[in-house]
Amino acid sequence: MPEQKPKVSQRWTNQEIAQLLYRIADILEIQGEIVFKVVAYRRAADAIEHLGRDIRDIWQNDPKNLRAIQGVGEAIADKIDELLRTGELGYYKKVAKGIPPGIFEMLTIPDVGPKTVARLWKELKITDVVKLEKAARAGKLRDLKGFGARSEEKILAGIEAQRRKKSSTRVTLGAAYPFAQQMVDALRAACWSAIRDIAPAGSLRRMKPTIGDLDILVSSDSPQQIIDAFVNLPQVRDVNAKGTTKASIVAQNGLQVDLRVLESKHWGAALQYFTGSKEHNIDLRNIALDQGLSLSEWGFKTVKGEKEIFTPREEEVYEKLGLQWIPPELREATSELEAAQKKKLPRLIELKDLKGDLQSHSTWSDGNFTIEQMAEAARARGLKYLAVTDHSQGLGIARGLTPEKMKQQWKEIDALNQRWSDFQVLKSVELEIHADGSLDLPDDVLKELDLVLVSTHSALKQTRDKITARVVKALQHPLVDIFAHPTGRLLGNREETALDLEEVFRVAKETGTILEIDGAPDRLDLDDARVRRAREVGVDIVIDSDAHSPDGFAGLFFGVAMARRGWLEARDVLNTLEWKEVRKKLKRNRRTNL
DNA sequence: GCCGTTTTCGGCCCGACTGTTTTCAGTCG
Repeated sequence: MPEQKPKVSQRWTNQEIAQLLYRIADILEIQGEIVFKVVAYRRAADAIEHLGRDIRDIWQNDPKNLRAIQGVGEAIADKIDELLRTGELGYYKKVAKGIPPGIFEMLTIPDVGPKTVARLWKELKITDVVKLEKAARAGKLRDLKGFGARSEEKILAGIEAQRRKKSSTRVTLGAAYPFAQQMVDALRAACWSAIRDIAPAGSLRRMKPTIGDLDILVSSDSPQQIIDAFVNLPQVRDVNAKGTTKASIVAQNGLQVDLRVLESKHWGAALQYFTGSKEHNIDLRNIALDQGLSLSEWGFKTVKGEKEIFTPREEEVYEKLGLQWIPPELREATSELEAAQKKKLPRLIELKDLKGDLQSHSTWSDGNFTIEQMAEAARARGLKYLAVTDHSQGLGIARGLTPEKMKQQWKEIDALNQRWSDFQVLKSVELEIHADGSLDLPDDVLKELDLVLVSTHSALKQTRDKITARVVKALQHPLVDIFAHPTGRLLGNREETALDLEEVFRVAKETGTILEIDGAPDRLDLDDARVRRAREVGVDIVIDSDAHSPDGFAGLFFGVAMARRGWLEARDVLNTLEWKEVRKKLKRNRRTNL
């Protein structure tokens, strides 16, 4: 959580501004401000968090420009303006004054909300989690009106749950997706005759890069049988809750899995509801209300007549409201409902559209399989070309290749390419961009390659100006074709670099450099918002697996998921084309000089 | 605090669950 930053010169990132607005919302809520004001701050924070571009590019020294952001009006725009101009926010200082800092952690305890926190603080002088735990154990909370022994137990359990949650982090989509499939298969095997429909919902179905917990939905006429089978699956470590229509468990791998069982007639509305996102659902319910319908997870009701309308299929929920069915990946309340109203949703790219993969690694650098093994695996997946992009010499840790080694590798590739008429291995490299923006191999080597990827693996803590200048310099090089995993993030392990992506998009467009969606499960880089922005700017995009083994080609599936979340169609992605078509589009083949 | 082919004022998503209520507030998803 951001304490206000001391120095005026310090930049506030989108994320930090969003955190500050969330923090203000919490404070206002504790102070008993009207909920709509609180919600307004949260909406603005959410919009800024998912903007996909630096808020400064929108701001440009004029608070009025900020109002283009959905949920940001005059008052919040002025506050952001003050923050960006001066580095401080007087309003925050004012409202935060006298609020004990431990209060905010108390809010994160399940079942402890702003009203409870305010009363604990005002009436019992409890201002942090440690004091709260002590008071609950001592049985002091029951002195409060409306609190009993059960409330104390609940709070203690909440503190415990919060500690557990803290020690476990979110799981990557790449890990959660196969696990979800495994759970679905196991449950189906355990009670196949009782299950009508079964599907994972929630953020997994929306293909978010990381997953907090897993929601599984089942339709059945015998819910108890499903619940019983579920809590007894071998994957289950602990059972949190078990009722007649839902159960919650913690799996052996630490992931929480919630199961809900319902009747078939509710399937469509329930699947829609539990897929989310929350914001998408709120917008959808507003559209329903405009049409005199009230929508819930059970189906529609007419607002006046109380007539119920069931939607056994999810498509019917959207159809009923005059909307196109919206692919789950788009359900993030980023204008998909307007597009669905106008029947102008994109025809999203699919895995089968990809004809080749432009980043992979072999035993020549840090891969574990030979070029031959990797090529055969790619071919078996239906691909027609594969770029071998072993690291260049500067990345010693990955056994990077010298020019001499590369020439040996090319002989191997030439020999392999004799083998197939329907498949081609491309000579390439994942080339280090040095800290000063110079490249790790000489031009005469780069010229011999089919294509060149560049990326950064060192000096990732450079300042925004420095790393941006470094990358821009590399992108301007006429023999650089693709900028791989642009932000350098490793999910759960390493934050993005400070790179100015808006500038990178601009230069990429100008120079004809392609940007990559790296589908490796711990990268997923670019992410959805950036992908969408890159296409808006008109930058060419490829989806690569960054595979280091045959299994690694699964990265293409997750890369496609990011592209879908970024609204891309097949025609927006270069490697949906045959290699000879891709080749024509590479900057090295468009220019005659050099 | 935001927002508007019904509004510059008067609205702002819906339902379930829990614990403590004798009719409901708070929290969550």
